[in-house]
Amino acid sequence: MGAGDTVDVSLPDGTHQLVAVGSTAADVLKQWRPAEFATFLAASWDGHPIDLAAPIRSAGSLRPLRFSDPEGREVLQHSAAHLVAKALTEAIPQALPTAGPPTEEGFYYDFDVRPLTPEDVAKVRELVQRSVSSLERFERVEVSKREALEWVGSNRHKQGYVAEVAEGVPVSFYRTGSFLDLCRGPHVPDTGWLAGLHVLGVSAITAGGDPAGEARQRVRGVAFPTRPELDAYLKLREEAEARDHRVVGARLGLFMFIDEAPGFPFWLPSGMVVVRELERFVTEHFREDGYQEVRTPLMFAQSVYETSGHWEHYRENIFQTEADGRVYGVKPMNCPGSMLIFQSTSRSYRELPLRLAEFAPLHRLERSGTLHGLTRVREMVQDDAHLFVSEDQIEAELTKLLAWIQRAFTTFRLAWSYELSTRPAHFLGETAQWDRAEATLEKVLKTSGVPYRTSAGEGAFYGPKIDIHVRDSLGRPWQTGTIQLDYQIPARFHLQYQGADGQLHTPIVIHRTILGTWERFLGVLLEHCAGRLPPWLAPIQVRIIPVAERHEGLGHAFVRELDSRGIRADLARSSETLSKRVREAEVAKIPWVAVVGDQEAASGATAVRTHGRKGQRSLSKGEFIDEVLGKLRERAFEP
RNA sequence: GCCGCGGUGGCUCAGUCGGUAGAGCGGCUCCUUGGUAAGGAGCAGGUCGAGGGUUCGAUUCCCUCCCGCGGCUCCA
Repeated sequence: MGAGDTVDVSLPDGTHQLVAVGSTAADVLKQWRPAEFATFLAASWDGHPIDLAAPIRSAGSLRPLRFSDPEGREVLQHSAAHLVAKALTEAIPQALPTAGPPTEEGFYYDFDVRPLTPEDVAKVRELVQRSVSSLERFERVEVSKREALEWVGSNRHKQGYVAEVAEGVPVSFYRTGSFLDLCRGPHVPDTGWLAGLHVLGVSAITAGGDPAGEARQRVRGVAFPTRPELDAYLKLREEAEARDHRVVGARLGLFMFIDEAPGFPFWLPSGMVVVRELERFVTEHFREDGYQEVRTPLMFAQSVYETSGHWEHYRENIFQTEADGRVYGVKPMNCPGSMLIFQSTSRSYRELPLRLAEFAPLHRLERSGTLHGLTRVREMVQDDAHLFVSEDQIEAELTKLLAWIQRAFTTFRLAWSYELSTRPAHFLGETAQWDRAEATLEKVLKTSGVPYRTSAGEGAFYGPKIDIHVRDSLGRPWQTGTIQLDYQIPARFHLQYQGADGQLHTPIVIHRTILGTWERFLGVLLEHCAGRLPPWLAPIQVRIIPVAERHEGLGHAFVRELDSRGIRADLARSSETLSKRVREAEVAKIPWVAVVGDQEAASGATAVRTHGRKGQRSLSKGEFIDEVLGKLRERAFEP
């Protein structure tokens, strides 16, 4: 090709440009959209991300990448990681960079280095800022594999990466100021793009997530093209911290923990009201949906878990004790108990689907470092049920469950999605059965209309599952309910029923929870609503405030009236001022405040203040009660 | 469980370069009898996470343990 050759480049709007060979992506894009060019941080060439400075040598399609494009965002995060590596190796020359990918939130970079201190972080932040101010360019350099091995020097981690590159393929490096790093790229043009880079913190990890792996130090961060965008993000994070259920729940007096029972929640009176309401929510349709509630022992001898498979696959999570020379395990799940009930008598196909619900306390010996407020505990109660079904009943049951889930999560205004988890490495049964089960789950998911993704190898050891993930109002994901198809445990317990054909068949079991556990669900919900629970869940729904002491009799009578209508009300008897008591009710996030004083004594009305709204309305007591009952009946999210 | 960082009244935090601790909020009592987010005064409340060591003396320095936080891993 001669110097004067041109190639045809197609652009996103369908136009084409004849471009001189050797022109850069930047040249083309600048000419195409001069006004917007400043928002382009990289480009996509035939679907692959490239640097803006990359030369164009053949015909193809070119598309700009902005921060708002997922690929553009990744380029920025990756460049940020690169800059952090530069800063850290400047601060600690012995540090060996390993890898630094973008993540859903931001990025991280792992280093082979001594444990990092807060001072190191401060230094890194300072050096990052220095690089940003001096507008250093990200320069791509391509060399042969042999040269690359020389360039990475004694960094054995990078040597490993170079060794993986095929012979004859050029290896790319990026140079930023004095820092040179093996990197596939692409990057933003210069460090000016990283004005909104923030180092979130450091943590020690083990290489490859393997507990026995080598120790690494992970620097985590997040980057935005500008400082104001970063500030907005940090503000959102601050807001998230203020919603922390561990703080909010303690302040509202819902639950507590003590050092002597780590991971075992205490439910305080107010919290217990919430738990009972949640329980009522998920059980009120039990009769019409054909559920029967059972309660099975808290502990079983080891042999039960050997039968179920838990001893082999889950033993490290089972609390154990010993009596009369036998080892007992505290149940981590309700399924063995339900299996034993099914097994206890001869069963007919006419009994199916047999739906056994059990809300019993479960104990799981979670590793100490994983405990987290209510969202990760060692004692929990699931809204659990086991559905014993025949193969042709599966689909209908699953469809009903998904409808239920829809109703439940809509009530809480939680956005949810499904995750289909398939056969793990450690599994029971035949692969053909697994395939069939997975296909059934997938079919039902496809017709549900709710988005789902598939996680290969993440299923339970006894069957594939659908997990429910919810996002709270700040976009953070949580796993709550789960639906698990089980062809294995029923067979291990030799469960059988007599079919219409007179033959004995093994039932299939659907393990299912809707909200998951009260503990985690409430943790998520508290963060979702910032402690402002929906009125039907609020421990106190109405606070009556008598204006002065002489109105307390009036207040008492009103409390009794509300109580008789099934509304949880209390009286703010106090020598405090009215304003102070209103404030206390607001802080306690009580949905309604009703004031009674001289005016109300005369008119029979009450002055109602609704949580979160300033001002008040004068309503007759009857009107107010109707309003409250209406909100409770429809399980409104807000008062 | 692993790595790092923490632990001071109920809560949020200050402080002690080694001489046994303070504030605000909350609680209690009294005064105030109020009209929609903090009326006033007084009082009580801490073996400074636990144990051991160094020291004349440890909340402070060292070690071990417990718990928490941030991650890793795992998971409802």
